[in-house]
Amino acid sequence: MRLTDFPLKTFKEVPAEAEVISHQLMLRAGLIRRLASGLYTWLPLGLRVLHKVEAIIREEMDRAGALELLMPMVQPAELWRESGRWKEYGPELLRLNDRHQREFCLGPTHEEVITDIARSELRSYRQLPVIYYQIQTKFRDEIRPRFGVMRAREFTMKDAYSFHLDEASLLEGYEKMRVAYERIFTRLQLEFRIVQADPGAIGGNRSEEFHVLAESGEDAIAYCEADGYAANVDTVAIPAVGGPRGEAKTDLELVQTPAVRTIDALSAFLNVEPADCLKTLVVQGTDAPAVALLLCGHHELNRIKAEALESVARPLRMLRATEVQAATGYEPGFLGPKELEIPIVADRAAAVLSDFVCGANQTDYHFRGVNWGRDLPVPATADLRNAVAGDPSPAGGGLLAVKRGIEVGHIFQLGTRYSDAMEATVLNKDGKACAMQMGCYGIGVTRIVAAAIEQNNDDHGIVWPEAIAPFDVVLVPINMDKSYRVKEAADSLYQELQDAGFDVLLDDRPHRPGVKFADADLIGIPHRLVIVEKAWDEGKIEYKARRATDAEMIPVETVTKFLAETRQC
RNA sequence: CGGGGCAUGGCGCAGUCUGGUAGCGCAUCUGCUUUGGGAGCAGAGGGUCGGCGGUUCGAAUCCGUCUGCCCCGACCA
Repeated sequence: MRLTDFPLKTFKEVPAEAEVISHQLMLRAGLIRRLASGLYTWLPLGLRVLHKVEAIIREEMDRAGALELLMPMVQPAELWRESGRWKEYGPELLRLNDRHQREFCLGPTHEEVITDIARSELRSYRQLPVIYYQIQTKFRDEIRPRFGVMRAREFTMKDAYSFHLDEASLLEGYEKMRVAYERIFTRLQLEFRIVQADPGAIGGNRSEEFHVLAESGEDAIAYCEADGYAANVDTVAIPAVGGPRGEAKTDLELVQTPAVRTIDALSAFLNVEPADCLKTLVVQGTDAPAVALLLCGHHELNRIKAEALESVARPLRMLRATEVQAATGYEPGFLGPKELEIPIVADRAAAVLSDFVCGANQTDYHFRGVNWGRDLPVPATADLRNAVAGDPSPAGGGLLAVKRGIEVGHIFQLGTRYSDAMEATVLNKDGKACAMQMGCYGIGVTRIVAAAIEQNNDDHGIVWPEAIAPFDVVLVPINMDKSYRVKEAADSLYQELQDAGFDVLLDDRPHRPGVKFADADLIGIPHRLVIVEKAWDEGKIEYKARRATDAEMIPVETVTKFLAETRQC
C-alpha cells in the first residue's frame, strides 16, 4: 500500500474520551472511530489487523475440524422463549419489533439459533460429534460500554458450539477446542493464561477462561508458575493454613486511636502492618440481624464465599453504619470481636493471627497485642477472602502470584441446558432419542486487538506482534521527491518485497522524515526500512525493528532474505 | 441503574464566575523556504458555542428543560 493512496489520519494529541492506552492508540493511529457509545467503525488500517486475527482463528478452528457457518444477527423471540432466556436475559438483550410487530432481538450470543440448526440438521448419533463455528457481530446492550472496543456494545466474536452424543465425547471436543485456543493465542503472540472459571453462571461442568495479561485488565488472575494453576482471584479456594497460630508475645493493651476508622489509618497510626490488623465487617444474617466477618487487614472479602455461609443472608449485604450501631451497640470503625454479641465467622487467616490489632468496641479505641484463646474465644472459621499474591497454590506446587488479565476467550461444557429446553435430540444406537451434549467456545475477536495493544506499546505508539500487524514492513524513503534515485529505489524495493509475500507500506508522502518516523512508530509496523540516497549509493539500507532501540545498516541485495529470516511468524 | 464530570471548528483546549456578537495550539488548503524524529514564514478556509424554551436592548456566558458523551460501582468475549 502506498500511503499517498491511503488517507491515514493520525493524532498527536490524546482524544479526551479515551481512558486506557489501547483505546487512545487505536484512535490516534486511525484504527477505529467512534460512532456512538459502544459502537465503532473499523477504518481500513484497523480492519487489516482484525482480518489477520480472524484468519488465524479460522485456520486453527478449521484445523481442529470445526465447520464454519454464519447465523443471522437478528433472531426471533420464539427461540429465546423456548430456551427460557427471553425472560432470563435482562436489558442487555436488545429487543425490537419488525413491521408486523413480531418480536426479535439482536443476538448477544447464538446458543438458541445453533441449537435450532442442530436439531434439524443432526438426527443420528452417526453424525456426531460436530463442531460449528462462526465469526459474527454480537450486540450486547452493556450498561456501561468503556475502553473503546475492549467493552463495546457491538463487537466481533468467534463462537463455536459442539454437539455430542455423550459426556465422554463432549470432553474430547472440549479438549480439542482447548488445544485449538492455546494454538490461537500462541500464534497471536500474546502472553496469556488459562484460568479456571466460575462455572456457576451458565451451569455445566468445566469452564476455563483465556486471559491476556495486561496491567489494565479488568480481572485479577492468581497463578502459580510451579504447578501451572491459574484462576480468577475470587474463585480460588484457599488451602487451609497449616500449623498452629503464633504464640502470644505481648500483653493485651487498650490504645487510644482518635478518629482512626480504617485499616490504612490504623496501620499508619500505630505503625503496624495491615496484615497484623483485624478487620471486622458486619453483614446481614439469615437468623440473626447481623453477622460479623473477620479478615486480616490486607485481605478482601469474597462475596461468593461469604454467601455460601449458612448464617449469611443472600445476596450479601453490608450493613449501614446505623444498622451496625443498632445490631452491635458499637460504632463501625472501632469494632472488634472481643465481647461482640453477634455471630462471628473468621477467615482462616484471621483466625491464626497473633498479637494483632483490632477494634475495642469503644469509640476512638483499639486493642493491640490481642490473642485468640487468651483474650477471647477462638472463633468459627471459613474461607472468606480473595486470594492474594503469596498464598499457597491450591494445586500444591508453590505460591501464587497475581496479575491482571483481559478475558479474550471462554470455553465451557454446556451439557444439555439448551438441548433439553429446545428438544435437540438424536437417535442413539438403540433408536432412542437423546438430548445432545453441548459445548460452547467463544473468542472476543475485536477485544483481542485492544488486548494486543495493551500488552504491546511504548511511548511512541503501538508495537504490533508480527502475526497481526496491519503491515509487515514500512518503507521510508527520505527526500523521495528530490531524489530520483531514492524514488526508484523505493519503488523497486516496494515491488520486490511484495513479490516476496510481505505486506508492505510505502510512505511516499512528501513529508519530512520526522513525520514519517512518528507515524510508522505510532501505527506500530514491526519492521522499518529507511532509504537515503547516500547509503543507497553504497548499496546499504537502514533497518530498524519497531521493538529495537537502534537501527542497523544492511546490504540492499540481502534485504528480502534478511526480513524473511528476521520475521517471527 | 445509582454517584461524579463534561459538551465551544476534524482533535486538544481557553473564554462562562463578572452578558457586549468567539479565540489559541494541532490538523486542513495555497505559496516560498526547509528536509534524519511530529519544520519556519506569509496567507486562507472551516464554528447556528449539543437541542429547545426563557430572562435581557443584547446570551457561549444567567435561568429552566431535554439530549449526548466520559469517569467510578453490580455483568461479560
